[in-house]
Amino acid sequence: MAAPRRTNGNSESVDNYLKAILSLGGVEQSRVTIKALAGRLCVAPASVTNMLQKLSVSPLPLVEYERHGGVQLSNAGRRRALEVVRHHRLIETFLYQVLDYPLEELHEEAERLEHFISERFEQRIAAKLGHPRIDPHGHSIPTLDGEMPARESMLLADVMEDGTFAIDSISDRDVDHLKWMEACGITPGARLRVRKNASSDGYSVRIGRSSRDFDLSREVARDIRIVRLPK
Amino acid sequence: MAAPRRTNGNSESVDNYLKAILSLGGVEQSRVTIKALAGRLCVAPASVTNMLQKLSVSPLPLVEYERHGGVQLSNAGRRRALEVVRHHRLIETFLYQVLDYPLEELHEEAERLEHFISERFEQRIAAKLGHPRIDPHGHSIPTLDGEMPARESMLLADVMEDGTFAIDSISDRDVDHLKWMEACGITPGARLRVRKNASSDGYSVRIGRSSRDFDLSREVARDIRIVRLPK
DNA sequence: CCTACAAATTAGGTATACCTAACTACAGGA
DNA sequence: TCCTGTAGTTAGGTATACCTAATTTGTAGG
Repeated sequence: MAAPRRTNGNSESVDNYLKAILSLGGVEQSRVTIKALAGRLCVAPASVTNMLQKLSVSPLPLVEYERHGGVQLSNAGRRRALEVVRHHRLIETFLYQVLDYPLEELHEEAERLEHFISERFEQRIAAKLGHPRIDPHGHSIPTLDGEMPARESMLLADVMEDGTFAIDSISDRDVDHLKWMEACGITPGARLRVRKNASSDGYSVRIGRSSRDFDLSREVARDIRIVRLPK
Repeated sequence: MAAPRRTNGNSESVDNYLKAILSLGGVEQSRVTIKALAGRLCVAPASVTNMLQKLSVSPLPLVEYERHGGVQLSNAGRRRALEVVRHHRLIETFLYQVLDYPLEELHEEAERLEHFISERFEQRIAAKLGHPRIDPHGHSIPTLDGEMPARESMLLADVMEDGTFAIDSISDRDVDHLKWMEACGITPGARLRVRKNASSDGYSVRIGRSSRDFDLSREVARDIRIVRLPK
């Protein structure tokens, strides 16, 4: 049978599909393509089709899938995806604040453990941390009843005009970017003055009240979400 | 492929086989029968034979298996088994001391998480706890280099003559026994005066300096390890 | 000694979650 | 409209870790 030992009903794989659909669907939860999912999950498109077909015909379907028409989460699917995200972000916060993990190691550990902790564990670390609403990367932590407060932030990489911003959050995906950003002081809440770099496709930025500018590549700019500061 | 996401190389299943062989082999690590393993792991004997054959022919064999002759752990197998036990007991200690879990819920959570924590996690909780050597049930925690200090304790169920003992450890397997024992004050370190019960196959015991005796069944007596107190 | 029985093994099958290779569907350009 | 390429699907196969049923092994009792 090889039933993965899980707290709730889904396998680790299923949870990862749900998370990927949630993340790729964006705030408006538009339909996600098989190709995008395959890319995100590092599996073959054929595997994605298979899994989605299975998930969409189960007694309580987790996704709404249409042949050649992409997927969306069902209500049940979204609920579970948000629960897993909640686990992930609570675990990251816990590792950071209680176990003194370095920022760049949070993601990997949380990515593994998020699937295996019980409701009790979740509840206990949330209580220990004072029911935090933001994780160490600046991301909102979904609430117990499956609400995720929307933030109106934008990708630094999408910024067209120069200006001064506050850093909303940084992506936890790339360990090297994370190390680099931490070393530069690019951290949630910091003030960021941005000028488009004429010569490259990157940016020239200045952190806080520092007097020195430095260059920031387009790759890293894709890992940073910002909000415009009231002038 | 369905590769279980693991910190080290083995699957959760393999780890559980190793732990079971370690536990059933006792201190002298005698050969363990297929039947005993099947019973402990709640799988069919045929499954055990299969798994052991696989484990014994791998490049670095984790077990020494002989057709119709039972199994033993290899050095590599014992090392890994002790590492998993170390994880289990550190996690139990952590859940108990840092997250205020009730005693009877430690086992289930630790049993799941022991397979998925990283070396860093292990190291961090050990440090946070001050490198404990005993878990909340009174069991020795194997050291990082795979040593498990032997305790010369015996099962209360094997006690032949009446006497006064110190409770060494209690089994974490049975939630109901655990609740009952905690309610009675049967806890590692407590003093226990024991008299064989003439009428039943159980015992009449008295905790600490209490003046009241109570009855203890043979089942529960199998969950308690004791050491004789110097008179 | 040899038989009967329990323990162990082999054979064949299931479910999950992947894969590759071959085929189909659809949307945009000529 | 057709035609081509990309996206998606189907078919068939792998590995893990289980299962049941049938068979073999080894030993303890008669």
